This record gives sequence, C-alpha cells and structure tokens, in this order.
Amino acid sequence: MRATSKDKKLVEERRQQIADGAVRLFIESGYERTSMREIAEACEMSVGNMYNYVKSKEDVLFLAMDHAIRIGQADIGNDHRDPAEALKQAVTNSFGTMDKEQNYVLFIYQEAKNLPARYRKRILDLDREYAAKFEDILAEGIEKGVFRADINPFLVSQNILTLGHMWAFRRWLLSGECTFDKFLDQQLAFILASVSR
Amino acid sequence: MRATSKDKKLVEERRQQIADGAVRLFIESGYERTSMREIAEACEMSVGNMYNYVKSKEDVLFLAMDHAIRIGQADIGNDHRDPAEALKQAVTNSFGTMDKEQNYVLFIYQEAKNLPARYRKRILDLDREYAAKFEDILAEGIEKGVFRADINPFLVSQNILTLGHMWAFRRWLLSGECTFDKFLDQQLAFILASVSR
Amino acid sequence: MRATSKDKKLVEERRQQIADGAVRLFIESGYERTSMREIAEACEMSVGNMYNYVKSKEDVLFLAMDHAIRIGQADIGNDHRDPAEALKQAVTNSFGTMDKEQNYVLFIYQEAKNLPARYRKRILDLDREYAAKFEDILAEGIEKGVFRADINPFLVSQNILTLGHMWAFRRWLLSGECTFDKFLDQQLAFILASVSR
Amino acid sequence: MRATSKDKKLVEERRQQIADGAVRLFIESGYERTSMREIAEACEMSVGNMYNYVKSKEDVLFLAMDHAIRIGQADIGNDHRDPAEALKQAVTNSFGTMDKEQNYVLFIYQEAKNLPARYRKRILDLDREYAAKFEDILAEGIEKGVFRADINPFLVSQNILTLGHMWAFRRWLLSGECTFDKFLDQQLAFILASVSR
DNA sequence: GATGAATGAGCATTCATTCAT
DNA sequence: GATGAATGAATGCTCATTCAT
Repeated sequence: MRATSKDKKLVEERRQQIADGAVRLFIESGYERTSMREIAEACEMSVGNMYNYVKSKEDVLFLAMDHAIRIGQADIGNDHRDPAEALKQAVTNSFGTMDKEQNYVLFIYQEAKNLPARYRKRILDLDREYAAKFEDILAEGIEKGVFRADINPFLVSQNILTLGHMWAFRRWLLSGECTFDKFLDQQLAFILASVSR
Repeated sequence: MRATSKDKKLVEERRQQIADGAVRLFIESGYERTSMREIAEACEMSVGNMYNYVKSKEDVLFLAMDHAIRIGQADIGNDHRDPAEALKQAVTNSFGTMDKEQNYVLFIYQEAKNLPARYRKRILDLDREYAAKFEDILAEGIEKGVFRADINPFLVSQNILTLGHMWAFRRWLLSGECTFDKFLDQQLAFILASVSR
Repeated sequence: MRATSKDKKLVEERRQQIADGAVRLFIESGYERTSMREIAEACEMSVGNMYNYVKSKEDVLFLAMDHAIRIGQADIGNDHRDPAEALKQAVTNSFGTMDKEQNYVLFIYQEAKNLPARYRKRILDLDREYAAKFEDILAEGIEKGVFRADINPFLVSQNILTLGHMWAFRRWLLSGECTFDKFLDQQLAFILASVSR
Repeated sequence: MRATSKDKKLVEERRQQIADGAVRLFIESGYERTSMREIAEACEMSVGNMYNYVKSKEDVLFLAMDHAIRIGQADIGNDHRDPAEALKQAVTNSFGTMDKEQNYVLFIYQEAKNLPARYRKRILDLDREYAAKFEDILAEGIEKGVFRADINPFLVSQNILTLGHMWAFRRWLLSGECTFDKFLDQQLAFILASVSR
C-alpha cells in the first residue's frame, strides 16, 4: 500500500489511527454503510489528509481487518509439555479472546468478502499462521501417541478455530442457551473427545 | 410484511419471483452493491410494481434469505434405526447440500448482518428447526447408549452444522488442501469420534 | 449512446434540453469548470434524472458539441451557377453564421479535446460533410476552368473554413482592427485571389 | 506577478523551471486535469516552495503559455531582398516550427481560454509582435509593387499564421490526407496566389 | 395492478491552497 | 528559502423510493 507521505513513522502512526477509528465504525454499521467522512471524523483527521495515507476505502478495510485479526488472535500459551494439556490451554486462551473480542471476530467474517483479492492473501496468511500453532500441538500429540494418528492436523485446527468463532457468529442463538464458561467446557470436551485415542 | 395488493396468491407468487431473482444477484455482487433496479430487472418486474409486494430493500433481503436458507437445508433422510448410522446419513446429506449450494450458504453468512432485527428471529427459527433434527438423532443416540451421555445435543448440533458450513466460508483455504469427499470423510470421523462412547 | 429510458421521443426531447442547457454553460465557463449540478439546474432537471438520458459528463459534452456544430453550420445557399459567385455566396453565408454564432464556434475549438475518442469521429464527420460542400463548388470551378487547376479542393476548403473560424478564435485581436463586414470583404478577396485563374 | 522571494535572479530561474515542467504536463493532460502536486513534482520543487514564485495555478498557466508561445515562434529568417522570396522563407520557417512544435501550438489554442483576463493581453502582444514580422514583409512587397496594393497586411498576416496553426489543430483531419511537405507547398501556393499581383 | 420517470441526498475521491516547522 | 501535512469544499455519479399516469 503506497502513501503520499514519505515519513515512514508518521505513515505508520496515521494508519494505526485510521485502522482504530475505522474498525469501530465497521463493527457498528458494516463496511458498506460507513462513509469515508465518518471514518475521517472517527479518527480525527480531515478526509483529505486521510487520503494521504490510504488510496481508497478498500485500503481502509485492509488496515481495519489486519488490526482486527491481530486483536482476535490470543497468545495460545505454552506452559505444558503434555499435548492434551497444551491443547486445552490453547483452546481456552483462544476461545477466551474470541469471546472478549467477539465484535472483531464477527467483523472479519462479515466483511472479508469486501476485501480486494490483492489483500485477501495477506489476511489469509495471518489466519494460517495462527492455525499453524494448533497444527503443531496436534502433530506433537500424534507423535507422542496421545492423539489419534488418523486425524488431519490442518483440518482439525480449522475445526477448532471455527468452533470458537461460532460463539461470535451464532451468539444470538448460543447465548440464549448457555454462558461462555459452559460453552467453553463443552467445546473442550467435544474437541478432546474427537482427537484423543 | 405488508403488501399493497390483497390477492394473497398473487402476492405469494410475486414474492417468490422477487426472492428468486434477488438471491442470484445478491450472491453475485452482495446485498449493498445490488440495486433495486437490477433486482426488478432480474425478476422481470417493474420497480414500481415490485414495491407493491415489498416495502423496502430490506424486505427483499428477507425474502432472499428465507429462500436461500431453505435451499441450503437438505432432507437429512431417515433410513436408519441405528443412531450412529442415522447421524452419518444426516451429516452426509446435509454436508452434500452445503457443498452443492455453497453460494447460498455463503450468502446467508455474509448478509445476515444486513437483516433488520425484526426479521432476524424468523430466520433463526428456520435454523433452529433444522438443527432440531440433529438434536433428535443425538438425543436418541444418548438414550440408546450409543452416544456419550454428557454431550449437549443442542450445542453439538450447532457444531455439526457449523463444521459443514465451514466448507463454504473457508473454501479458499480448504479446497486448496482437499476435495469435498475427503473433507466429508474427515469431518464424519471428527464428529463421530466426539459423540461416540 | 445508451439511455436508461426506452421512450425514444422522450429521450430525444430530454437530450435536446440537456444539450441546450449545457452548451450555454460550457460557453460561459468551459467544460471542466461546469459541474453536472449546474447543468442539471440549467436544463431544469434533477441530476439523477439527467443521468437517465446520459451516462457521463462526456456524453453531455457530445450532445452539446453536436448541437453547437449544427448551429455553426449555415446553409451555404445555391443561387448561382457561376462557381465564383457560388463560392462568394457560400463564404458570405457561412462566415455570417460564424460571426453570429461565434460563441458556438469558439466552444467547438476549445472543448473538442475533451471529447472521448469514440465521439470524436462523429463530430469530425459533421465537419467533413460541411467542408464537402465547399469542395464541390471548388471542383466545379476547376472543371469549368474558373478556378486554378492546381488547387487542392480538400485543403482549400479547410483553409476557407479556418479563415472564417478565425474571426471567432481571434476576435480579441481582430475586432480591435476591423468590423465584421470589412473582415468578410477582405477574406473574400483573399480567398478568391488564391483560387482564381 | 508578485513573488515572495526578492532575489530576482532566483525568481527568474525558478519560474523558468516551473514553466518548463508545467508545459509538458499541460500538453499531456490539459490544464484542468493537471494538479499543482504533479507540477511541483515535474519541476522538482516542493508544492510549498512553488507557491513562493507563483500565486496561483493560473500564474503557472501564464508562465507555461509564455514559454510555449516562444517555442512556437521560429526565426523567420531574412536572407532575401525579394519580398516574395522573403515571404516564402518566412512561411517555410514558421510553418516548419509549427509542425515540429505542434504540441505547443495546440496547447496555446486549447488552454488560452483558461488564462485570466489580466494575462491575456501579454500573450496577445507576443502574438502581435510575431505577426508584425509578416506585416513588414507584406508592406515592403506592396511598396515594391510585388504584392497587390489592396491587401491588408495585418489581416493577411493573421491569415498566414492561422493557416499554419491549422496543421496543428486540424492534424487529425489533415495528416490523413497529406504529408507536411505537401501541406507546406500547397499553403505556400495558396498564400502567394492571394497576395501576388 | 403495473409502469418507469423523477427526485435529491448521499457517496468516494480530488485538489488548490495554507502554514507550522 | 524550503518543506509537505493538513484542510474541506467541490466533483461526477448512484440509488432507494415515490407517484402521476
């Protein structure tokens, strides 16, 4: 993404400001319904100046998305040598953040389609990188004989993340039936049952 | 949703026509990027006449969503008395449809947020109704001692459906790694492992 | 040029209205400095409705240009069998109109460059058609031995027209030195001297 | 035109730089479509600094126009005592430059209208000065009895220049029909025929 | 019931100019 | 003298909705 300004530090700072302001509005009203004027106002910049750091509204979406995806990815921790315990911890940590930051998670699911192709890859990569942490735990568990040898670490990792995101994108349905703590417990059980030998 | 016309049959027919035309456009270009003019054209009606059967663009979204959700819900079948077999069949059927109609599934996930609150419930109900079929199978399995007693049929059903939808909303990621058939096999294994005793 | 509306008569009428309003503004302030809002106002239409008959501002320029070019082209008359007399009459008529409608002539010269390539040809053709009338007179004169055999009717016609347009695009310079009548007399002499044997 | 800076030599130098950079861009994209930012970039100056030597974009147009007009005016030469030969040489030289620098000629015709009134006179004067050289040749020819006594040197000079510029502003039409050399020959014949006794 | 012309507020984006550094 | 970040009004264009026919 090219900027008009050449002062790298300023560019970084202003883009931070834009991502921050935009993400709040996008969560509130969605990408399409949010106008550049509103975004400029939210990040306390003039419209014209904003365009010094961003070339289009799509650029703003990318900045916001990048921002949101990082917020949604918790440190999964690594206090345990036992793969099952490590997996529990990873799920607990990541699901906890998904709960706390469910607005961000939701935003990513809802607006990813508006991201132009040239940016999609970079967002997907962040996702893949995060999933890889789960894949590692699973692979180690398989190696150590703790997890079933026939599971596919890639797909199971995707399953795990999706089962956590579900709390965000089905919250209307789920929160009527159980609290997050109960949700977490049951998902842990569901996941562990399916990977354990 | 109120209509100007009072001929119920005509109203139903015209709304069918609208839902059908709109859903195709929404899938192609998204809700916000599709104009009422285009919708009218797609369903071979004049703009003015369309407004006799619909009060706003949001009404069109509801019609399209209702249409799409029904398309995405396969008959889960009921050829088996054995709960494990019944579950396998249900998953196979529903996932198969989700694959075939992934555009519809995707549409529902992506545009649900644009649905005004007053319609959300009616769409959620369709979802809940469908999930109930899985809940029944699971409940029977628990009763018969085939499935673990500590699973929550409601949540597990949501999990199952979500793990199927995943094929649609993560297709960029998943289709690079495996075919639908492989995906189905592994998800079946994942699900059965987690519910079986 | 495609229109949203299909009623051909209405389209024609509205485009007339647009060309008429636009040409006045373009003459006054130039194409680039005139906004679509101002044009809409000038032709007593809403901006949105104007776009039913025109797809872009460039379309408006084409309509205005076509309008202007027709206004700038006088009937050259054909009362004389003698080529020299016919030429005199043609020049007198066309220069008279160029004088009366000098604003239109000027407009064409100044804004032609803004016309997108796809329209330029159609405007050039109008020009060529008009020039052809002079070419015919010249050709006949050559044939009858009244005009020099070595003149190039195409180029000379272009010269004649340009020498008339000059009154429009050099008016600041010329009108300080002579009246239109004197201008016409001298140009007639200049032209006739150069084509006569 | 007032400058912020008082160092006259620097002012002159910077304005030269601006005229040079601007004229290229104006030729390429037109006055209105060229931004001050682009101009500043083209003449390797900061926007802010440019405004030390120029008070507005219109000032830049004036500088560019002045520059362009000088480029378009060839030395008409004076190797001949015979007025007819002198005229031929003058036309040949000036038309040759108009051909070589047709972009500059075109630019003058197309953008003159954007020049604010206060500058127009100074540009017209340059034009008048150049035309005067032709007037002198014509006057001498009349005096020597080589040219017709009833021609108006002022108007004929304007005609001559215009007939040369025509090659620039009607190039689409003309270059399809003949080369510059043929054009020059025929215009020479046209002009000489009309002024010779 | 059906039509589609008309409305006008709203959108993303650009750009001449200023001014603190 | 020189810089370029900042301003905000203005631009071309779109579109949900209305309503006279």
